[in-house]
Amino acid sequence: MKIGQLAKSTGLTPKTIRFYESERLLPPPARTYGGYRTYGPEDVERLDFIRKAKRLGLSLDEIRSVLQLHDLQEPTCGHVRSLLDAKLVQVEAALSDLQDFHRELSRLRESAGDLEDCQPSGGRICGIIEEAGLKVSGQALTWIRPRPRPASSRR
Amino acid sequence: MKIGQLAKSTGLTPKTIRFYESERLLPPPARTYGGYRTYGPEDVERLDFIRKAKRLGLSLDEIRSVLQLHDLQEPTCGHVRSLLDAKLVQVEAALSDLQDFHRELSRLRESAGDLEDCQPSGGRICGIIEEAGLKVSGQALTWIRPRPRPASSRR
DNA sequence: CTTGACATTCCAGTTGACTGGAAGGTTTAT
DNA sequence: ATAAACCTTCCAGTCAACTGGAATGTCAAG
Repeated sequence: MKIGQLAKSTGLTPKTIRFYESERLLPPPARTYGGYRTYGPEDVERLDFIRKAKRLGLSLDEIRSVLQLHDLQEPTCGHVRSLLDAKLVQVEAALSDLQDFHRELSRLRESAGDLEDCQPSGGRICGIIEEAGLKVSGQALTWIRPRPRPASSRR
Repeated sequence: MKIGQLAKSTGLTPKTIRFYESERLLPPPARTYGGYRTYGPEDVERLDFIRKAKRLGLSLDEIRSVLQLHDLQEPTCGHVRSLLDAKLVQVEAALSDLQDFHRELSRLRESAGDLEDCQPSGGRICGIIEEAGLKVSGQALTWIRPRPRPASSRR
């Protein structure tokens, strides 16, 4: 199987597969005489594993650590459990930060009223912002915005 | 006031202040004969405004749009309100995604049990991950991890 | 033999908000 | 006169996970 076929079987692109290889998530594959990469069904499995792990919120670094264990024929489940535990802690922290922030933001929005405009008074720029006594910093939550990578078209 | 003093007054670094100027969040300041930037108290105010707006989760782009309005002596409150409304929508969406993901992840972690290790069986890499039937994709939530910028030391 | 689909490598760019560092100029104190 | 502390500009790098594109090579069909 060549890289295009593998891409189709896994829903990735050839680019991504080469990238994963360069990141040592896939072992360097055998090559045809002409230099083309060739893959077997175990590579489909490995890429499916990677996709599933990504859906669990694991980073490529974390996924690599699991795969490396696997490649040494070590059991991976203990490690995976601890990764998931850490992930849960992170999600819970993010959730509670986000909830606090949401509360503050709603409160602020409410106190800002619904008037269409207000006077640009004195030297200040915007009273809504200048008088916002936020306890929680949405600063730390800047990462909310970009709404990650739209993943583009899935070809 | 030179840039180092302004930095101390606002809790930013000179680097950041120059960066904000290059991003047109600050107007080009007057210079001393030797070429040093000089600032007045209105610049402290402007930077404080920027910091507060950032705490509300506004991006530099969004903050710039507010400042531009202000610089034209237009009222900013209407615009700020709509930015905050949009921010609220984003926060609510993120919150609900994160809640869904948290539910799924907890369920999975629970079903994975507490055994310290398991056999590396057959060709698979990790049953916990391979059998996870996630509906929600933590994929889209990859941005949870980095726990933004630790902000380093505040000098 | 040519065309087209596929493959290769390598380099650069994306996003956002900075930070690091080099090479040099200015000011103030001793 | 000189050192330290500050300032200047400019370019490059950080993080993550890719994606775009150029220049070139291989392979199967007609």
